[in-house]
Amino acid sequence: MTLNHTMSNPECRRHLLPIRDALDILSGKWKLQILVSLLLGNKRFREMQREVDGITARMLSKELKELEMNRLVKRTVHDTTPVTVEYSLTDYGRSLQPVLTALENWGLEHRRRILTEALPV
Amino acid sequence: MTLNHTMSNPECRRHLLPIRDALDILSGKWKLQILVSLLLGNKRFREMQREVDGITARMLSKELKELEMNRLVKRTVHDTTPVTVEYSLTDYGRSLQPVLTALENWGLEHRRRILTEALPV
DNA sequence: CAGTATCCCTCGGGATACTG
DNA sequence: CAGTATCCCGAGGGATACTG
Repeated sequence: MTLNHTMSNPECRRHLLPIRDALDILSGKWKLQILVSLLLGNKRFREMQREVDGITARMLSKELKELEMNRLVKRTVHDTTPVTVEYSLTDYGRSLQPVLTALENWGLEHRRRILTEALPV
Repeated sequence: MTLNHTMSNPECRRHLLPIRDALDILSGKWKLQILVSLLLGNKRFREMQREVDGITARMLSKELKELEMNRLVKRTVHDTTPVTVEYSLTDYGRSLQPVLTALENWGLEHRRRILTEALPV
């Protein structure tokens, strides 16, 4: 997605590349919401659009397509009339959960820190 | 930094906000490189500019300022002539390491997966 | 050395209208 | 319902020149 600018130190690069890979997969304004929404259960397109507040059909479609390409999300077409489409997380998608939890915990700690530090001496 | 769009489900929001907080701190094109570079040791401004390949003084300055505001990086002015400025990670900055490691591990796994999947049947 | 000030451009994403 | 096609805008970031 985003281009990986090289660092002069090759040791750094070995660490940076996979971190970038991971972050790129969460990149974009809506991917996180979509993943979290799907963590709570399978959803249909319109259903997601209602749940992910403010997203347009265009963006939902684009982001889902990227997530599908990365094998995090599975798209299933049900042969009803009119067709309904169901989106679900793959096992691989669920494997992101620990990463999200690590981010969440750090974020919570950070928020606490900011609040504490703002208090009067 | 980026605006947190609310999700209709308040349960989701509680998880999302801290994750966004964490990701926002790593946001921007260069922050990750800068942090990794500082993980390897304290650096002066020009030294960092040489190490973080391709960054301009403008961007290095901006990103360091943000990192400093978030208490991840400490700026120390040494009273030499001309002045030299030393940047270092705070303990708090170092507390990001487990998060980065979680991202790195997932990224490595992902890369392996992509390669495997591309092989002929 | 350690930055700031200007100008410029790309591109992610919004709004809206349309389709099978 | 489940999307696609167009048009458009602003913020993030590059290049370059300048300063204490």
